Amino acid sequence: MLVKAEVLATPAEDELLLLGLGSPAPSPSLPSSAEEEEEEEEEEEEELRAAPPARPVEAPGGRGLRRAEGKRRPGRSRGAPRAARTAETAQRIKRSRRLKANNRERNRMHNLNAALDALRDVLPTFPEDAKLTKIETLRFAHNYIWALTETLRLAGAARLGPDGAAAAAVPAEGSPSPASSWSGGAASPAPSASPRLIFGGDREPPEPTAAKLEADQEMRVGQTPPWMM
DNA sequence: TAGGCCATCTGGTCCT
DNA sequence: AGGACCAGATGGCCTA
Repeated sequence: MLVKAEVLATPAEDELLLLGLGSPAPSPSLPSSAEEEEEEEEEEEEELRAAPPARPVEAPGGRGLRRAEGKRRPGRSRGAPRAARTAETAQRIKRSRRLKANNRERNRMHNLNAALDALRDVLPTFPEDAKLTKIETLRFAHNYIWALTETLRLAGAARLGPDGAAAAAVPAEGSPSPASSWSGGAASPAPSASPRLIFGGDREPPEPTAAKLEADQEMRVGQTPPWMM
């Protein structure tokens, strides 16, 4: 949804680029990576086929005789020597695997970004269409969850009276806030830096929901919480 | 123009 | 062996 169009280079484009640069013998038809791999496997097979002695085709005349005992297939003599060709083939296979890995990595990152977009969708922002950066999204989500949790806890405590006997369903006082686990052990989110810090950046916060007001209250101290770093 | 953010490539490591 | 995951490097785009 929010994935930038220009970033979505197709594998074919990718290979076009890379084949042009990396491959010693760029194919004119620009195969997909699967096709390219197939082609490489074919090439490997061809290498193997070339290995056994050539068919002793007897050609008329003396020159034919010579070819009959010859070690080399006539049409195959062009091009690089065998060792070089083998190295080239290895290179091409390596290259092909790299391209496939690149594709997978790209897809993986796209999935990650899609998940991040989904997360953005459920986070309140102001203005509505403001796009949080990745780090802002993660920090805000973390804080938002923590604030909602606290809200639930306080609401539960209020409903149950001072002894608060039944806060079982919600985190008990002193239970690690999301922040503490997030930050790798730092104590609960520090009471308030400026509200915008909740969003991990210099953007204005969204509308002050109950949860956010809660969070603001918790964050009322003058230092930047470690989990914001 | 410097700095922030991002997408992509790449090689290494771990897992199945 | 092949795929997933990760972190570093690189280059493009955008904004103050």
